[in-house]
Amino acid sequence: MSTANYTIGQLAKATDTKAVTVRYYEQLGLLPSAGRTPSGYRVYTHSERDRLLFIRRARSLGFTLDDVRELLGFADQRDASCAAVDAKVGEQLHQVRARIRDLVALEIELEKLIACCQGGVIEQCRIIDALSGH
Amino acid sequence: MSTANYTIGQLAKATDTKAVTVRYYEQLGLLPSAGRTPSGYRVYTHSERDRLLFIRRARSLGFTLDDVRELLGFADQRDASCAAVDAKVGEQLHQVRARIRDLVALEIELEKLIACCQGGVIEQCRIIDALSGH
DNA sequence: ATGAAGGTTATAGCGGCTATAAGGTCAAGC
DNA sequence: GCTTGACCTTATAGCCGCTATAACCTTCAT
Repeated sequence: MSTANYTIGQLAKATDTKAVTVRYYEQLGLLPSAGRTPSGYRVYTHSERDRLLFIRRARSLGFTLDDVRELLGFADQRDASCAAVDAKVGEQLHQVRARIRDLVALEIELEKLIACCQGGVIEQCRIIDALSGH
Repeated sequence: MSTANYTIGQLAKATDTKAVTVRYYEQLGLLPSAGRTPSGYRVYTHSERDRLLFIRRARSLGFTLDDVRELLGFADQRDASCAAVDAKVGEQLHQVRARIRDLVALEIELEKLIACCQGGVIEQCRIIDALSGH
């Protein structure tokens, strides 16, 4: 079980990633250098698949690859406090909320802009007006 | 009035942009090739400042530089229908809302993650657990 | 034997800037 | 006149997280 193998394509499929991305992660050191078949093909084990899944889950939560590197470091220190992990997630939540606030402000601006369109020609277009200087 | 001049730095300040960015826009053709002093410094007029302000307002509403190029094209056709402009803004609003939905989903995920932290060590950390595969 | 579907490397491109290097110009103060 | 410092010039590379391309090699089914 723990030694079952994947080719890079199978691994990619199993983790909803692309093969190029897997190689990219290896290049960045997020994944260890993969084992190779005699002909040079990369071979992966379950534990490497799990590491990749970890990376992808963290990415899907909006963490940067640098964040992911740090989280992987935490995950490897089994007896360290999880306060650092908690802080990292808290910081991420903070950033996501800030981004949401920004986008909601944007949404309101765009709604205002649309509300003032009367359907005439550019000459009288209030949207263009608004963009052109109030 | 209409021929008052700015150096690139003054223009940048007047539009909350950076000089490098102004040059970058010129390179992309969003701004016309600026006039030059005998010694080669760029010189800008009010109308170029207005064009740059238009670009910056559109950017601040989340439009891409390609979108901006298109909007500038619309703005120049004084007697065309403003339906295209309206559609463009509507599409942008649509995308902003989609992005907000995604981020709110992310926010909820992160909140769940944080809620399950008990403050122990990594070994029992449910956050790391969750990232490691449920 | 052949062709498709996979794998390998290396390199460049995306968007929207930002940073760096290596220099030229200009106004002010001495 | 000379220096200082702020500003300008060009060209080039870097940021992030991939994605695309080229040119080639391997494996497997027919």
